[in-house]
Amino acid sequence: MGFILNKTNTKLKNELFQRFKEYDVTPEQWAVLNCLWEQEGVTPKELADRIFKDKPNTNRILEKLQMKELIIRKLHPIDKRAYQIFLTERGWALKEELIPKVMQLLETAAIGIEKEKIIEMKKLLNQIYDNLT
Amino acid sequence: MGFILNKTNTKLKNELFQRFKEYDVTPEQWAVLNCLWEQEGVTPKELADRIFKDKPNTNRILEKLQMKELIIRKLHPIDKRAYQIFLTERGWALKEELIPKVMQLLETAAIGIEKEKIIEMKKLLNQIYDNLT
DNA sequence: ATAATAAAGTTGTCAAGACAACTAAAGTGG
DNA sequence: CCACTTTAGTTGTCTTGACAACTTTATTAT
Repeated sequence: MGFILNKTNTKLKNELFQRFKEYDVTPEQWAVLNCLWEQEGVTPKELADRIFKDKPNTNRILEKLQMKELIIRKLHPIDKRAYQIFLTERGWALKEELIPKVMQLLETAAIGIEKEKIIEMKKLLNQIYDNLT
Repeated sequence: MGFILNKTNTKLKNELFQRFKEYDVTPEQWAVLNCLWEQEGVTPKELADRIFKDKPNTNRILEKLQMKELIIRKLHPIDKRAYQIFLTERGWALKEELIPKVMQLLETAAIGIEKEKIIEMKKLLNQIYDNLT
């Protein structure tokens, strides 16, 4: 079970990586961008919680996004420890490019599978996640 | 979808890592051991195919297993390029210890989920994998 | 108000995954 | 038989994930 899960996850992630290659964005970086497209100005800590990664990892992903000038950090107006993350113009521009790529991949992945099955599987995966918490 | 898949996979792998900690074995190292418990004497290349990883990764996992003296490499009797991997006594001994740990974890993960659902999910995951090939 | 505690972010380490480049041996063709 | 190609294994680089340790700032309790 865990084996198949890992196998499929790795494959899917890698496929996404390939399709994002021309934009120089990794799946993990995309996950962060995805959060920011929904809401800018959140802190790294907040982002870490949303993408289910720890602070060091999130931090390093943010570093890379910053190097690529897709995001900028601004000092938090109240909390001097914290930052607020904002998208640059290029960061916003990627939205229109990357989202279709993801959709396309998910469609390919789901060929021959009914929609309800996918929804069912998501539920199961979430339940497994919760069982492990 | 990919997000939930990744989230759950990471969690499961990490839980397994925790439970294996006292034996100093990682989930990936376990995957290799698992293959070897079924059949000894295979080559690194063969192992790589079975665990769905590439040669460099498999090689490095084997290095670590060798350092821990769980496996040994023997020169292949025919092909001078290749090796055959065998388990040491300690490698065999781990089988009885690790497998119950895995079973226990999978049971925990599957709490409140019918068996057929799990089987169904495995099928779907495999189908998704094949769709991406 | 000050001391203790908690939280945000940073840095370092180790294991892993993908990929490119390499060596050496095996197989294949002319 | 010899050149070409393929294959097994190795090494190096980059990104990620988990974890521990640390600094700086907030919060809390006394």
